[in-house]
Amino acid sequence: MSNVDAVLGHSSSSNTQSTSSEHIESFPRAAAESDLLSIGRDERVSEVSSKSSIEPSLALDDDDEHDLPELDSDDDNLEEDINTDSEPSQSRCPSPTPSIDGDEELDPDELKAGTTDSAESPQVLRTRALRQTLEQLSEDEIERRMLANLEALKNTGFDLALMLDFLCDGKYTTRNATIRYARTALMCSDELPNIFRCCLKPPRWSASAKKKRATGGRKGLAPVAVDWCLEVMHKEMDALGPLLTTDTATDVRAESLTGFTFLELHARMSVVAPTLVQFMDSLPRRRSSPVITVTTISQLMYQNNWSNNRLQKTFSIYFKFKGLTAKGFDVLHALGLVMSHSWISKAIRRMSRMTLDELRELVQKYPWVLTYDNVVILFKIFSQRLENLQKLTSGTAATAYLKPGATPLPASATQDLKEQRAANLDSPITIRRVLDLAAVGNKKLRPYYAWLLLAALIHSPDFDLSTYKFKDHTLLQKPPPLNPLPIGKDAKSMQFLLSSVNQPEASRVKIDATCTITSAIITCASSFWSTLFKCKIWSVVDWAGAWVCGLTFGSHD
DNA sequence: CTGCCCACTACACACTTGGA
DNA sequence: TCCAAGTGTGTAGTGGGCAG
Repeated sequence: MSNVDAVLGHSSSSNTQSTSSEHIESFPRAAAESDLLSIGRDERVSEVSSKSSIEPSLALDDDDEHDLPELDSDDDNLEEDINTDSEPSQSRCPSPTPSIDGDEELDPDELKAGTTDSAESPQVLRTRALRQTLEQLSEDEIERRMLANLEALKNTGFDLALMLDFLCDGKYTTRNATIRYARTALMCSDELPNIFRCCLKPPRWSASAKKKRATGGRKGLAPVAVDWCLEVMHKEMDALGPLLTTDTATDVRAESLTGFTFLELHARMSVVAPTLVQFMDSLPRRRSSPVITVTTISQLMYQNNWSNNRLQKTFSIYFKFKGLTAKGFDVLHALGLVMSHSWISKAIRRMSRMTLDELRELVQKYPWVLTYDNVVILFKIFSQRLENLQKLTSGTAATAYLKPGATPLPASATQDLKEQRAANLDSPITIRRVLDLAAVGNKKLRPYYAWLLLAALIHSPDFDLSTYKFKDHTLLQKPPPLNPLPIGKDAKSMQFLLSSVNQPEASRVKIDATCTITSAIITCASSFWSTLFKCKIWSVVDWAGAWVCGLTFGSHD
């Protein structure tokens, strides 16, 4: 066996797996780093390209093969190859021949990641050059050469299917750099997508001829394409996991439940899982719906992994507070749209506890207002008996309000209000006093009355303010507000519903009753109210005005 | 009116799942 | 392998609907 033959693996038919170990010893790592291996891929391609430009060649001749440098071998893969010598390895097998830089096969993942620019690879450039030359030939000449190639295949015991199968199989490509080069050229070529497309649906070149379309490869290719799509979409679903996973520490907070939109989710899903989203979007024949796409993917994700439940938790809370029955939840849970019913029950309790904790913290920082009123609940009995009669039960419901940006009331506010009220009871307001107060108020409001009249005139369509010469004059501007209310995010007030108590608020005719109601509310929300006790607001809660208007002021002072 | 069946709710507990 | 989160199932209590 000559060295060249050994390098190219040409020696004999038995020189397949069984000779691997010989090659390993014949071409150690040092040989791979020899001068022969230092030939650059660019040099090789330019050589081929220049040759093809002179005389187009459809197949590499023997000289070409001899000129081809080989890939380097990998020690780890060598061992693996030795150990599995009877089966074709799916991973890179050792090359029995030396290699050159840039002759490595392109891994699909590398191609996807863009680490290798296949479009500009030497193999692609070579194929393009060949194509350019071929396109200058007549159809007859191309046909003649194709027949010559098929004849060459036939003479060597191949046909096109076998040739491609052996080429793509990997067994021989890992052994020989020439075959590997050819495979890379095929895999990275611009022509491959079109080859695949034509296999699925062979084109009709003569539309007028009513001949039957050539038999395509759809039957064999379709299952492969389906498998490939499934593999891609499974990977994308794995990548989608973090997007739909929720944290139980924050999952029932408002910002978590409402902090996304379907359009936003759809856009983010499109980035992480483009194939899956495109697949879902393109299924409806009429028009796609991001909502349905996101919901369907969420259902599948939830089925795959319970922790991917962002949409399910939001839907669960929504349907719960819309009064969906337990049976309804069971159905929707089976459809993968909501969480289980037991989760919902626990989530409601967690929400209540979290809200109360938040309120407990806030009342120590900001002034707060407590309102309460009676609530009447009918316990309806459709089949009444003596021991089981319909009842109309009264209770008290309370709500706490906080406004973080508000100026705290002075500590004497409650006392001042009580004294003012007591004083007014002894000296009711007179008509003259009412008129005096109105006169003072009217003086302040006069510019606003004038502005109302002026605005009606200058904003009428006929006046056309935009064309008026003095439209920017100060007299035509709206006067600044007297006491503008704060607006914006910081000015938003917060509302907390407290637990209702079975103490009729109608018993408020006495101050003692008010205290009883408040005590009952306190008992129901002990953790919150114990904090209020610490804030020494008990005297405020005991305020007499509470039983009149159901309003209690609180302050951390 | 009674008895039976069913629905709903709350709860406990064993089990499953997935991540660390 | 452990642990947290979530699921599934069984049980008890309550009450509505319906037939007899």
